[in-house]
Amino acid sequence: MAATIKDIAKLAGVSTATVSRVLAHKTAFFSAATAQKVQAAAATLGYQKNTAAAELVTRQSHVIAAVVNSTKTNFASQIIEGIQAEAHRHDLNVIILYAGDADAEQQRRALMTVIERPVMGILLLSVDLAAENLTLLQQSQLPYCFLSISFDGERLPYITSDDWQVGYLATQALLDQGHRRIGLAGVDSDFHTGRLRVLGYTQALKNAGITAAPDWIQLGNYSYAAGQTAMRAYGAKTSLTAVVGASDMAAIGVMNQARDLGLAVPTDLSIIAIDGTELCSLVQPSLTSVSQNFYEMGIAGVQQLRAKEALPQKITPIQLVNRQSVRRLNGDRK
Amino acid sequence: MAATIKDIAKLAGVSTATVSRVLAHKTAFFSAATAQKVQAAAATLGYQKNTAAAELVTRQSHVIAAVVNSTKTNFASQIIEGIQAEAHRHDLNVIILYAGDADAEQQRRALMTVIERPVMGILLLSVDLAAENLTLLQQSQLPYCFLSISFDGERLPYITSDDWQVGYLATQALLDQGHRRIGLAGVDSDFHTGRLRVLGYTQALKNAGITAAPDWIQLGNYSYAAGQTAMRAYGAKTSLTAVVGASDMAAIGVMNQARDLGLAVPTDLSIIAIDGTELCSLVQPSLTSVSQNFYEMGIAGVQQLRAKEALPQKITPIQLVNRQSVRRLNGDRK
DNA sequence: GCACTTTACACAAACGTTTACAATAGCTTT
DNA sequence: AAAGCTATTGTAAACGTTTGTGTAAAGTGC
Repeated sequence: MAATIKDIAKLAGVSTATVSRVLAHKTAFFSAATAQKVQAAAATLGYQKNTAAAELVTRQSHVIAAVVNSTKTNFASQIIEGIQAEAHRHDLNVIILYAGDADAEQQRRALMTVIERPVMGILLLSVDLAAENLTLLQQSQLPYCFLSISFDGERLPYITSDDWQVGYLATQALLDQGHRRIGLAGVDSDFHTGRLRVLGYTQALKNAGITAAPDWIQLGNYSYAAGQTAMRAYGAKTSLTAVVGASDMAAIGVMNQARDLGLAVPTDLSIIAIDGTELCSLVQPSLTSVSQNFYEMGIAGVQQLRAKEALPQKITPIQLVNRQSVRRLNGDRK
Repeated sequence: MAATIKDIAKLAGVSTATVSRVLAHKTAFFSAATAQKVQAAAATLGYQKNTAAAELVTRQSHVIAAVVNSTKTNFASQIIEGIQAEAHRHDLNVIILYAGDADAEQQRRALMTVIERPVMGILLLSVDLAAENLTLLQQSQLPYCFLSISFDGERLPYITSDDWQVGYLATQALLDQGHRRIGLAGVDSDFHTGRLRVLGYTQALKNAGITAAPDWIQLGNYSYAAGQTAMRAYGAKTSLTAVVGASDMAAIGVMNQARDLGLAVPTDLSIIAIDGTELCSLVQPSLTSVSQNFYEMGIAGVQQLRAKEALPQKITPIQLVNRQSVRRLNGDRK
């Protein structure tokens, strides 16, 4: 139905080879006159290139696939904007795939969709790949890089913040404001990221001569619900004066639950969030945060894919952003 | 580098035709014995199918492209989940493309990425296509459907809520609670969607014998900032007792700005949001909303693409969800 | 006017699949 | 035992491109 270069060739009275060269702007391969004819023919036929066919013969693709896990937290869009920006600079296209939350089967489908087609590389945003799917990915021989997630033993390529620093910096910020009883809410301890944040948190406290009571750390999956649950566990008469939320969502969960328990933020309880997405400034009071540089992660991810030699890991900077959810503690409360 | 069916054919000692048939499970075309051999060969070679090549000859694709505009508001993920669910039911894959906000060039790139490749159809989520890009889309001959956006004159296929009803229902809900001075904040009047909402709003007031003062309607682009700006325009001593936010984001903008102006929600000002995404329950007080059924839009969109005969438009239901941001007005305030 | 280079184009193979058609072998019928 | 099936497999064309090689015509230098 749709016009092909064959149709153009016929209409312009040249060979398909010439058409291809003209359309690809391979100058010094054709005269201005034929270029004219070809362009005209293409225009009247409403020609649309079939890039898939072209990629088949050139054996190279210009599309980057970004695989995201369904957004329990919401930083993905910032990473994607970074990816888009850098991709555009190098004339690459970006397609995005949803891989669901923890459903290995859905992950597999997303992965297959891109592996079976020509893509130049795969970026995985905070997706914790099931073992069999990781094998799939590696078998595909395609360049790939994990973003905003880290791994312990295996030497997988990833780009993320220094999660130990994240935990440390958040905790230290609260210590600096005079807090000494500090919780950590909604963090996950099954994966490397969460474990590192806990370690950073613990170390900061230790440096200040404080030992975290076991119930100060409430585990969870970084979600809003996890934050709520954690705060419910702390209770209305908690001895804590501050809480580190494992993510923006978790911090909001903590904050809303605290309010429901009759605790005002930051008067009765200070909160600091980890991530620093736009959500932090949407809520009231706005949330002080340890902000990750998601945009740069996206950029670095694309660069990683383009690089011949993969240097396997990279750390992006973090930054404390002061907003309204942390109160300076002068004397002792309680 | 990667193994092809040719390699499998050689290893298994059969023709590529047979390999293809075995791998495609075209039963009754081969014996169990050869199937065995082929499968084994495929496994040892780590064969990955090149679907692009297959799609080239079969001239049909199993992927649906969803084009989203960068998320100023955030309902896209719900629509996408609907798309995914329905697509999965029919063995279709989904890829997502970012088309930016209002940058025609970025739109074009996103569109081209999919038009030039084999896709079975295109879903456009709330993207307001530049005229030249619409032409591009239509030239491609691909099935397409707009979601969560409507058009006036042109007969384009779209699926969305009844925007007049949305405006009407939100306003009526406030009238039912005794409000009579009601603003509309952050709505856009350049496009059909916004105009319809304004009309519904105006009609509801009119039915109650109220004429909206010109400054009750504050135009904007549905964003958080638009909500803030609107509220700033109303001012601290506004005579309004309630405001309809044009989107969840806009409503939050109104609410936070109101608080900054010293107005408590809902005590001093009631707010109702349009969209009803999860954001509504994240903020405090949670936002009463006219909720759209985004998930169903996604489902309907996929069905539309699959349908032979396109019935061009479809309306999905809406629903009032009561939360905490609307106060019942008994006597008159002011 | 010869040898040589350049310019401008066409031919045809290749990319990795699917599938219509042909071909072979073994059975069944008669 | 000839004819006709059926089951299984192979051959080769096709999808829409790109690109190496070939070649005729035109231009250049002597």
